[in-house]
Amino acid sequence: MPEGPEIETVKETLKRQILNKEIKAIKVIYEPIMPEGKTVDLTGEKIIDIDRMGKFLIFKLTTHVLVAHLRMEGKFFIKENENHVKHEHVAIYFTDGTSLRYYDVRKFGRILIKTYDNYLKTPPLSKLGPSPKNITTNYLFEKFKNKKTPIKVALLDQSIMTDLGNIYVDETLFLAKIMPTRLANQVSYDEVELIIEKANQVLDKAISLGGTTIYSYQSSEGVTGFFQNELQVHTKANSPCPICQTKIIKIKVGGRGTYVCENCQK
DNA sequence: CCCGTGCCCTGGCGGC
DNA sequence: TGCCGCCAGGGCACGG
Repeated sequence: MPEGPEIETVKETLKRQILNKEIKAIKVIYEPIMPEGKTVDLTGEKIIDIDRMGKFLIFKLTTHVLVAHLRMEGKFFIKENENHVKHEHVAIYFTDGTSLRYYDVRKFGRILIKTYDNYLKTPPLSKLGPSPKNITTNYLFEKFKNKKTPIKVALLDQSIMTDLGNIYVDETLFLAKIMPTRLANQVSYDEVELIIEKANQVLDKAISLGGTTIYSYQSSEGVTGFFQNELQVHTKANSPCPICQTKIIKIKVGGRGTYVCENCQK
């Protein structure tokens, strides 16, 4: 489940791989992933740059902009042959014979075709809040002040703040010693400040490690996927808390699996 | 507007 | 060994 750091890693990897390549053809195997892929002609366009906003990857082409979201399991990888494997839903062929493949077992990801004029003004990018790097305590505290949802749900809301997903939000709240179930409007100004500090700490560390989950692939056959490590609480049900040794428990918050130390987090 | 629920999908896993 | 049902969850549509 790629979150901000994984997308950052994917972005950097793809930049090394496909910058300046020219599109020769696009094959869309499963249309809902790339609804306009068969109608908008992208042949002849080059990959000028690749950006990231929150969990979205942004491919800047000559005249169009591709806005991609991997959702839970989507992966991009480069191939040097024409072979097609199961779960590959989009193939973008370049004039040099290589191709960029979109692979997604659950078919939840999306690749939207936009223009430079509209890509920032239209959903989904128009709805994104600031990143943890650029956010202020004042802004976030004001957003939370009127929210009656659990703090975890508010932190997952990408229109308030980007980058945190289900894994890193659990890690952030553990480090900030805040219970995920507490209502957002019950979180103090100082705690909001702490949340921002810890979110950046978690995200920066993850990025420095190539993502807490590491994106990697081989040039021909593909996907080796994401690896997990470094987690303090997420997925650690029944393990001792690294701080106090109390058993980590798993609960549901906002319908999502949530890992907490009931002793450390208040 | 705000909030909660269900949907999109498939594969993996637990239970029997 | 096989089958069934549940779970995983980011973002969005929809309804109260």
